[in-house]
Amino acid sequence: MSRQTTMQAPRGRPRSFDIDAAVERAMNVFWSRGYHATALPDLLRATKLSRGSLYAAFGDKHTLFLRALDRYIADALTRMDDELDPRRDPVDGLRAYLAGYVERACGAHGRRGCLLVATAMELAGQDPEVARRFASFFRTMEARVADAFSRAETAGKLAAGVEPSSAARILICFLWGLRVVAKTAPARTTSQATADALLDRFLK
Amino acid sequence: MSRQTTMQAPRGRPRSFDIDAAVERAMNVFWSRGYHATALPDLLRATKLSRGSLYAAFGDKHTLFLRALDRYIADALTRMDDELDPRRDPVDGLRAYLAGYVERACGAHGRRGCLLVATAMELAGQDPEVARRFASFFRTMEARVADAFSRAETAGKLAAGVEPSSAARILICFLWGLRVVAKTAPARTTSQATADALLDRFLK
DNA sequence: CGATATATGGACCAATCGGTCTTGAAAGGA
DNA sequence: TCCTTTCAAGACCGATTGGTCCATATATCG
Repeated sequence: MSRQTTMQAPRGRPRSFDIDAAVERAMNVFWSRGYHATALPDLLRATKLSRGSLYAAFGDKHTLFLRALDRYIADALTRMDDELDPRRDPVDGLRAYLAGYVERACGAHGRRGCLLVATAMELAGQDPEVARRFASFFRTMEARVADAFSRAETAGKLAAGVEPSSAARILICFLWGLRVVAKTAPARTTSQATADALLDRFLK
Repeated sequence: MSRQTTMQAPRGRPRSFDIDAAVERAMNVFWSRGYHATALPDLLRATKLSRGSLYAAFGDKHTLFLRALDRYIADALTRMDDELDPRRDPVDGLRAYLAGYVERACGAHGRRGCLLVATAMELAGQDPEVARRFASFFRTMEARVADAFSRAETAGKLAAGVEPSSAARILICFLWGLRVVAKTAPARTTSQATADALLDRFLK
């Protein structure tokens, strides 16, 4: 049901740059520098667009930022869907999910931080569009992780007294916290061991 | 060994405003809005100082910010020293410490966020002064919490297989994460129950 | 070939940024 | 009283902000 089929081909010169690629480049700038610290020239340099083209394509800085944020969130959801896929073993899935966070919490990756956490801290208090997206992602993440724990429970792999939804909330706080701690670029082995130790508290 | 005793009284009109109070007011602005989003007029309004006085007293915006951040950190250290005081029961201390974070992670307090986390995400990557302070606070926090767990262990209150330093790292990540999740202003009861559930995983 | 649409690059805009400086009043000590 | 210092208020600075507009070139259509 693509619009291409019902719409005439446009009459003039067709768009010659890739919008998604531009959003991704913009995302990387916001990711490294934050919203307020990113100036228009930074975005123009990164997207290789002229001022006119950028404003024609995205309207304004804030809208472009929202699109970049949505892209970041979509990527995170994709990873989550893959790692916590119901068809996978839930414990393996949780291990893989944690490993991803550990990887992103070390060295240069860690120092760069997390666009979602940074945005939540910088803008969520003042910007309802951002707050909505953050809250929504948070709820989704909680639901998926809780589901994984739930499946682990029915598989008899949870330690005594562990409630899936509670364990999910704990794990999620821990993961957000990893993103914060990552700013000090801790050793991978340390983060990995810490994550393992937490998960082991929940498992048989 | 105060300098007052050796120095002459200054000759001119004495300073008529309270520097510490000004730092605290500035801290509150930075806390609510973040570094880049805080403009000079915001600081002037909050501190009730003139431009001239503010620059005479603090030099520039960045220096004032660092003083505000140091004030925030000092307050956090004071709370920590009180709650995790070695003369207290370590488990009571940890419970009190967690309760403080839970309190600050709900409703309006939560929405406001944490100046330290926000600063770490916004500036630590680019600003070595900020990175230093964050890393230092992080290490201190880890040491104090690990010490509390260690005392709990010698008191025979730790569950089997729990290592104090590992538990401390887990708890700290969890607490930083609480500060992030707080942006969605979750219900106090939920946060409290989650924190309790985590702690209970470590205790007999 | 026109007509249409999109691109670039840069001029241009008002507003605001962080920061300096001046002025004149006020408050202390000598 | 005079000297020194600090104060508030605001003019002023160059640089930069996000955003608009225009001239021109180019690509694809009927």
